[in-house]
Amino acid sequence: MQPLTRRQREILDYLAEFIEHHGYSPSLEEIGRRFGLSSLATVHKHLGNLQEKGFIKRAWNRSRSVELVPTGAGGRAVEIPLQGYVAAGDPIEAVVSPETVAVPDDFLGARATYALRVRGRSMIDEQIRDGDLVIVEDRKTAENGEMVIALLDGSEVTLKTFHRERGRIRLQPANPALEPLVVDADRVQVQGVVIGLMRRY
Amino acid sequence: MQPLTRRQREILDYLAEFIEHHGYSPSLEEIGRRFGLSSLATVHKHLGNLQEKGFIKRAWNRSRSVELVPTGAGGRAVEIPLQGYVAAGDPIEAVVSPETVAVPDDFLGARATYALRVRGRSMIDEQIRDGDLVIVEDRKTAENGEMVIALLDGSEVTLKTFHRERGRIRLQPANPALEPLVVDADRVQVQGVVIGLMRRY
DNA sequence: TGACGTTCGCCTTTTGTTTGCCGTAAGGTA
DNA sequence: TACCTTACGGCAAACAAAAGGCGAACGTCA
Repeated sequence: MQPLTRRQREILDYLAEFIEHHGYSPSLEEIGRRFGLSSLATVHKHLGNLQEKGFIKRAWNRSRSVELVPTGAGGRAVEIPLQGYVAAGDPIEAVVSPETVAVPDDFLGARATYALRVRGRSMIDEQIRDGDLVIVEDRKTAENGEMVIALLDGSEVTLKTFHRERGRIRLQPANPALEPLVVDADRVQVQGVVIGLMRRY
Repeated sequence: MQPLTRRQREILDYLAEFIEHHGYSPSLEEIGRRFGLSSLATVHKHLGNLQEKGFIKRAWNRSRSVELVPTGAGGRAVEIPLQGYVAAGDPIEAVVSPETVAVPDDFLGARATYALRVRGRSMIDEQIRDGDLVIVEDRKTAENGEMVIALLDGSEVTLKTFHRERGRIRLQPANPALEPLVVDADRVQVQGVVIGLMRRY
């Protein structure tokens, strides 16, 4: 892990103490007040640096979402819910009895995460096969090229790669037999972004 | 687990205390009363947020069905060594500084296990792509159809599927551009069998 | 039917993000 | 030595999005 500056160390220590104390992280304003900083931008920059150096995690634009990254030893796993099956073109099929699967905790981002089991061969060209488990981070927006769980017209759920093009959205299936789907942005709602994949033989 | 805001923490604490006390969870109205909230919609939203962050579970439209998700717990993960890179046709390239990767412990079998990072597109037809991590169980024998790390003539290490055929062994690459390799059994030594795969996006 | 949970607008407050701009210190280089 | 570049620490204001809140209508289940 990268070395910290004095200021960064101070702020990190304060974060640790605050979270220990309250059970939730301080707001930027609270941090700034503690250190006599009048501008939140300063605090923001500090947190950015701490994050870049790997000491904290943050969810974007979320209140009090600072999380300390456990230093040193790893070796933790987290149980995340297995929400059901996903097959291109069909709605997600929810699992009745909420199962969970274990994933290494460094797999996760800062937001809510769940797993879906892939059914069918629709993503075969992205090297995703029937039975694979995709790890999905619950997000409403995506970057170009990311693989998303997308809700189309409020009804149909698909697993495709996401591309924003001149105000429209292209959903690219990973199977040459299937056509890309280009639709107006307001017909597509991103439900989550695939951040990982696990397979057993 | 996701960080909470102050209000969310307060409500979660109240839930915990109430359930501890009564053996069942409070109604929305009771929660609202406790916090001086006049609208149940507010309470409902809070519970939704807590659920999204993974702290509680609820049955849909059921009275007093809030359930606390055991905090912290979670399964265990195991650190296994990342031995290096493997690319069909090349020897395993040992990593200089012994890294490790975390995998959920139920991924593992009873034997020694390690990870290799896949280099190249040689296994593309088995839906294994460049950069993937394969989890390998250290074994000297394999069943037909299993994917193995095989040592050929004591020098060359490859990742292929294993087939025993009339006293000879066929090593089948998963790329149509590559020829299968059929050799006498004594020229092939199985080093391990692939039991899992992990990928990050 | 009554007790509860759910959903829908709509609003306010809290909180994080972004964009400039400034000063200082450290390191490289002409 | 003078000069340039880069990283850190800081300020202010405009902005955008969660979080928190309200009331009312609507479902659902025992």
